[in-house]
Amino acid sequence: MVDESSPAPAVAAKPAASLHEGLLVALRDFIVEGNLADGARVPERALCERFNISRTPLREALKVLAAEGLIELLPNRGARVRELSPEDVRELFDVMGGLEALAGRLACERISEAEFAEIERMHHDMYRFYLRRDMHGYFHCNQAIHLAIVAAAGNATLAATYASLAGRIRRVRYSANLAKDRDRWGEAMREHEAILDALRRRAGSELSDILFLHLRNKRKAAQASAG
Amino acid sequence: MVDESSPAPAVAAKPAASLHEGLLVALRDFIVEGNLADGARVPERALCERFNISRTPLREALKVLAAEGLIELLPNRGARVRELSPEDVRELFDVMGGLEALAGRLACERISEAEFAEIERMHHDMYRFYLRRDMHGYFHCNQAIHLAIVAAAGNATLAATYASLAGRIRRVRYSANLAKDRDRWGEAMREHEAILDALRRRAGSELSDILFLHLRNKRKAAQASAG
DNA sequence: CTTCCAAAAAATGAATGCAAAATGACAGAG
DNA sequence: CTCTGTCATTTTGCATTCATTTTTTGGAAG
Repeated sequence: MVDESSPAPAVAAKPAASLHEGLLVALRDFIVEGNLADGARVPERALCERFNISRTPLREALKVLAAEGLIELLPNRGARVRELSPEDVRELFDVMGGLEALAGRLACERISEAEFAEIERMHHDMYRFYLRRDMHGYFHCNQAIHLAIVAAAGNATLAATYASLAGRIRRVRYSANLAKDRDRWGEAMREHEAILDALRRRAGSELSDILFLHLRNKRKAAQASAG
Repeated sequence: MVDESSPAPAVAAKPAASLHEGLLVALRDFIVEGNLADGARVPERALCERFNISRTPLREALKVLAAEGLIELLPNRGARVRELSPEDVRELFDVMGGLEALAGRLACERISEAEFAEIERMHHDMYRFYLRRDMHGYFHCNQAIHLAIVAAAGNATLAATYASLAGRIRRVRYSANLAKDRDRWGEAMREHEAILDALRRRAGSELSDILFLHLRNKRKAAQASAG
């Protein structure tokens, strides 16, 4: 009879996935990856066959996904893939900006030199992609940097919240593609320079502002290209 | 046969609660209000009788509550009320601080004079409670102000995220009671003066800093009194 | 008296069955 | 030809049932 409160390492990661958790992940990916159209009904029966399970665990997973905001449950009318209105997208971008601003602030408080060096390295990689006009590589690097800042904040609750919102907005990510807006690309690169500079100086409040505005500008670019 | 996409007012509020949503709210309150001890097992069977439902809807609600972070699901070992470690509390306070910082920033962008006047009024009320040393009234007013700022941000996603975290931390709220720390009380009051001042000047970035630090100080006070 | 093992008892996770509501089709009236 | 009211089919929501795992209890050995 071991005491459970002290040795519990604050739910480290996901060592042992319960059977139904696998289904949840699979279903989440299935929806996030766009296998279902926006606003489409989520066919219970078809998904049961698709994943070889009965309706009970599927419906449980659906409830969780609804709580996460990925789908919406209409009483007696089943589940629908949640459509993101332009207003929703605006809200999501702002909240992600707020969370990144927080992450930057916290990261300044506790980031190690090694972690910073790693982010700096990624930044230089990204700059090379920028010079080469390699959009794909740039995009990948960009995301890695933002994620690294969130990770450097050392706050699992923040990371989880951030990940949840990121999942919700992923379906609309295409519109954030700035391939057609070369000016924005250069601006974003300059903003990232400022981010790295503030992080180097551990200027939390300043970095917080920069990150929020960075996301704001990203949102504006996305809105301009999409709307 | 009306078209559902255009006239849908973005899920107005909660006009008709689906049957099982009522259960979810009831169960959430039941747990948040502390009817179950920290870390205690959630007795499925007992709750079924308590709410007069079968296990299926209860388990669905449990899954949602687990996604919200209120309880945790151990594979084949049922649900437990999630214990908040000091680390969890630290994280939650910081994330709430980040969200309030964001709320303040957004509020500065879009708050109306009427909304500001309302917050100002609440602030003066709170000051009166402070002068009278009316802890209960002060506390109530304080919370209303913070909620009003979040509301003034005009971001439903932010409000929902904030509410979710607030629910998770509510069980540990007692420790934030600053009754024994008169110095902190005065400091908090001064911080609120600064909050109102920055909001009046629509100084978003500044208000953002103040709000985050306000929550930080609140956390420190809570930690000092609790630990 | 303590410790360890085994079997019973309980609880969890998942599947199936059933009643109610919604969706769609079809026929008749205007 | 269009609109409307009724009926059959599908689907949802919940209860019940079944299999597997865990927990507890009882007893025997050390």
